[in-house]
Amino acid sequence: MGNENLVFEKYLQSKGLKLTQPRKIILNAAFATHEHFDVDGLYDQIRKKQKDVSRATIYRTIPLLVEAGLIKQSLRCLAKDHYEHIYGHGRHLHLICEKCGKIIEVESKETENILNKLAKKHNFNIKEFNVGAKGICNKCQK
Amino acid sequence: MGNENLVFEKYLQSKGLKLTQPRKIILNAAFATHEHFDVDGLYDQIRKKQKDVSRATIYRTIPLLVEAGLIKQSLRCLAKDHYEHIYGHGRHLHLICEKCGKIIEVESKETENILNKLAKKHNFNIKEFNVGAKGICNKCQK
DNA sequence: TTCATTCTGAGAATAAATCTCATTCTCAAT
DNA sequence: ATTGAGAATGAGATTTATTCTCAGAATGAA
Repeated sequence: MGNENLVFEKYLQSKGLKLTQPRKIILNAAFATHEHFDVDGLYDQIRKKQKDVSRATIYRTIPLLVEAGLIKQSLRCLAKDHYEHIYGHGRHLHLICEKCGKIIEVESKETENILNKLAKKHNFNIKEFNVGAKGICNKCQK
Repeated sequence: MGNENLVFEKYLQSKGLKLTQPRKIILNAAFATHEHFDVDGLYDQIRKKQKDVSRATIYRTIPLLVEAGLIKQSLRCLAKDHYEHIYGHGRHLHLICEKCGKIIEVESKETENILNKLAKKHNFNIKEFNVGAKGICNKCQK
């Protein structure tokens, strides 16, 4: 376990908000898996542990986690919103299989550098990268 | 006007489908603007011209246009799905302003090459690129 | 024309995300 | 410890984009 809790608390303090019990639970659930997650996934995971947090609170907490720089919204690949944590993880890009939904994560400093270069040219202040491709994965090609 | 009509007709024929009046209207609306568009945008645009096509038909036709390689879904940046046409346009990546919603389109062969290289390494068959970044544009920084 | 198939519009249905509001919690000041 | 003001929560209603259903209309080959 990293120190996401600390980061989150700091962020909340800076906004005059509180690190409450439900928010802690949601934060931990979000960081419990190293996969991508969605609201329903968090909800189920929390309920399995006999904790009790409403969907509404999850929906309300996610933007805070994004703002705090702890998670980001993933490339859209399905109907509902998906997120991944970015705190303590190198940036990566995604190859998303259209058949089985599998997400392959790949490191690529190069892409990031290019985007940074282009952004500078347009005087654009990048907050978040979104790089990836959809297609058919190894297995599903057969 | 390019020959999107022809491309679409060929695609439909290959699937045993027909290039009907509503489908023509939707195709033309999609290619009438060089901006990104969404379902409601198309619907309004079509109604302004006294034509009559239902939302349901637009929703049904869009996947066909995607399959035909004429349009693609854009990087998610808002609540609803957005599309852009790709037929007759070079690939580009997007810098999306989180404040004003402006989309800056940038050419970058480099990024494409890198993604192709990485995909090959993973034996992944790329169908569609999605490259971009969110942040704050030039104007909104002030 | 006939027949099988495909299309369409209208509105119902679904599902994710947001909002409302009454209640509960939190914490600094007393 | 108590209080009070503001923040947070849960439950369910609401909104909004998208998909589905179905009866009728269009299409095109035989």
